[in-house]
Amino acid sequence: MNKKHPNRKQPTLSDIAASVGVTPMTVSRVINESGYVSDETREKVLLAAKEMNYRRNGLARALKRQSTETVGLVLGDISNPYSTELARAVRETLFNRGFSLFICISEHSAKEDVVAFESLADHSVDGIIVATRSNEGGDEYLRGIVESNIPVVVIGRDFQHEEVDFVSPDNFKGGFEATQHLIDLGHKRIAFVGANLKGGSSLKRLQGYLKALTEHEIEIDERLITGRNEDVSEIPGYSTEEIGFEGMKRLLSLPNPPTALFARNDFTAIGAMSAIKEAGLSIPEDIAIVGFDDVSLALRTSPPLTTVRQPMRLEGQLAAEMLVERIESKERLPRRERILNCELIVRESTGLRKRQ
Amino acid sequence: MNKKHPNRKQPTLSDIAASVGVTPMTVSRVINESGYVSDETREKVLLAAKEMNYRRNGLARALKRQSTETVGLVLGDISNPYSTELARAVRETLFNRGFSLFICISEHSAKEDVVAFESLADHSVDGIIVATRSNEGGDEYLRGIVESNIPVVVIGRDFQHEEVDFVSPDNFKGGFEATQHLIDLGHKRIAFVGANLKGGSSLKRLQGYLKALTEHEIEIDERLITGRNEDVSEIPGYSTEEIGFEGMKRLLSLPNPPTALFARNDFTAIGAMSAIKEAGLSIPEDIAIVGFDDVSLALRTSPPLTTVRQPMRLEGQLAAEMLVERIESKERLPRRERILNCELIVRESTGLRKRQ
DNA sequence: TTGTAGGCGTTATCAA
DNA sequence: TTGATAACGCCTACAA
Repeated sequence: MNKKHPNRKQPTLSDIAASVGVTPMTVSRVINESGYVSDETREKVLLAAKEMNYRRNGLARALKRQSTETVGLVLGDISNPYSTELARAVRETLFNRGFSLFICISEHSAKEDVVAFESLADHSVDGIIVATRSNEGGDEYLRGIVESNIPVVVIGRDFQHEEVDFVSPDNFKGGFEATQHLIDLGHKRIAFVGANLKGGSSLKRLQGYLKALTEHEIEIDERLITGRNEDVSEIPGYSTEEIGFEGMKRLLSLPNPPTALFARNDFTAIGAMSAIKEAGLSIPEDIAIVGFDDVSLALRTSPPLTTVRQPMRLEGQLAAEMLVERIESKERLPRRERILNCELIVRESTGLRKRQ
Repeated sequence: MNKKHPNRKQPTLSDIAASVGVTPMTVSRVINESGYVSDETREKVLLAAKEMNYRRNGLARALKRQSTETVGLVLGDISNPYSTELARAVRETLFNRGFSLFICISEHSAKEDVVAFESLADHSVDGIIVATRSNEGGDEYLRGIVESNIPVVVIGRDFQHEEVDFVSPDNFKGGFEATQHLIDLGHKRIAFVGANLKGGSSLKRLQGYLKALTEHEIEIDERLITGRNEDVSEIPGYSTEEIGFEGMKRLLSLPNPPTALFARNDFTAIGAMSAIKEAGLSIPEDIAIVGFDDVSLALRTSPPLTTVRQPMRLEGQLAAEMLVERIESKERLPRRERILNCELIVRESTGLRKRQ
């Protein structure tokens, strides 16, 4: 709909009403199937509506009704299968509850976070689910949104507010268990690939890694923790395979390279695997690898990737359900937190070798 | 925004106006930075707005202005990197032109296509880009949308309308060249994985494959064309790796298996590679393989995947630009079509072996 | 069964 | 520089 196309203006309720010879109200009743309308009138109205190609104006309707039955989801890196699985679960859950979903991409930048929030707020969505990484500008704007009574749920974003629900996988524990697994296999020189100073979830995974090392009295070697120096949150659409590939190459060039690797996510792991193979080394004989997420591809790498399975669908579902509750509740709800368990999935990239 | 939360109602222009002692119009001028307002008044208004946590009502604004500066993008399978690259290019282009982007997922089902169109139309987006596969119900609804003067551009969707622009990669030629490449390498038994009866683009790729075989007088063996029997367009979120994996397994069990494979897309190819390795065969020695798309991962498979590069970003950019033109044009524009060339990227999965 | 009145929150336009 | 008025298209509430 745009005023720039005036040649054939959109018909309104009044137009139909005029053409049939009734009032707009009667037409409204027909269109919304509410209230009493004689069959005769209804037919005439429906016919006219079809003929004039009538389409209701959702803006006017929502303005009056004070609700849009629409929810917004803000994603950072849409290329990540984690985001997409999440989105699908959110959409499905919302759909079953009668809500539509609009997805906005923020490309992991604070400025674009704000733009996304703004455009969703502008469209008066009934609620917002935020799955981007925390950042100052975004947090501030988000706070304003919450204060103006738009229900918000965050997924994996470090954002504290007494009226905002929080859903997250247990990244810390996941990182701990991944590292623990490698330690159990006898590894001492365990690297971490994909660190970056900012950002919540990857940091927690890193913390879990550090905790596991400390607990087993393995000295932490900072050269084994690799990532980007730049602020990754400002690089739009960076490739995580690339991070894994380059990080691994750097690790392999160390005088005393690692024998095992924990990657921040599966795609980083895949990039690292590629670097290892390119160097003529074997997995897991020379270097064992653990990823994070368990994307469907992890089953198809060679060797299949040991990884920490994150309940992405559950995260999306829970977030959507909590949001709907908030939307439908007449009272204010206190903050609820759901930290979901992850599960270590052991495959061949850490030692179990079925064949070959 | 929801009427169910009445405890703290949103302040409006009038509320601010009342509190400052001016008219709503003056406040509007301050908020929109339009027209003359004395510095003194402006300051008072801005202060009050901040204090009351004012947020403009986008619905009312759009209703009055008859435009939302928002565009909708309907995607089928959001898990496909092709879709995500497309979305990012679309978003970026639109952003530079002052539009926001809302993405809807239709999960490849006709019914959900319609739901997506409907909710976008309900929010009065200024235009819609459709990148889902063609289907009867969706096409019909889409036609209605176009008739009611909402600008539409389709990407790779077989939808004919004199006022709808069309952008697509040259799937036919891409499929032809991929197959041609395998034929040039001496292959005669070339399989196709990922066929499905419905759907536009994969069909074109298949047609290109058939054409290449025919042109070289290679007999077409229908057992070498594999896919799903079910209507894939009704399977929400099916995994393409899975299709490749299972399709390849079926092909390997043939009395006379193929020596080469053209996969409908890179993920299908990756699934097929996994099946080939699991059978203890080598790529490309036993079976050569070509994918389609050139997702970033194609570089990191082992061996790296030969594939047909599709200009995903360009597709998104062009579609967005065409849509904006339509939105901003005062006249009706005739249909424009852009078929974009693809490029065969030869890597090691079809023969070039650098090491090992 | 249908109609009337008024307002949702904003802004275009004209007037002061 | 500010205000009054009307309208965007629809719907709730009440009246006939």
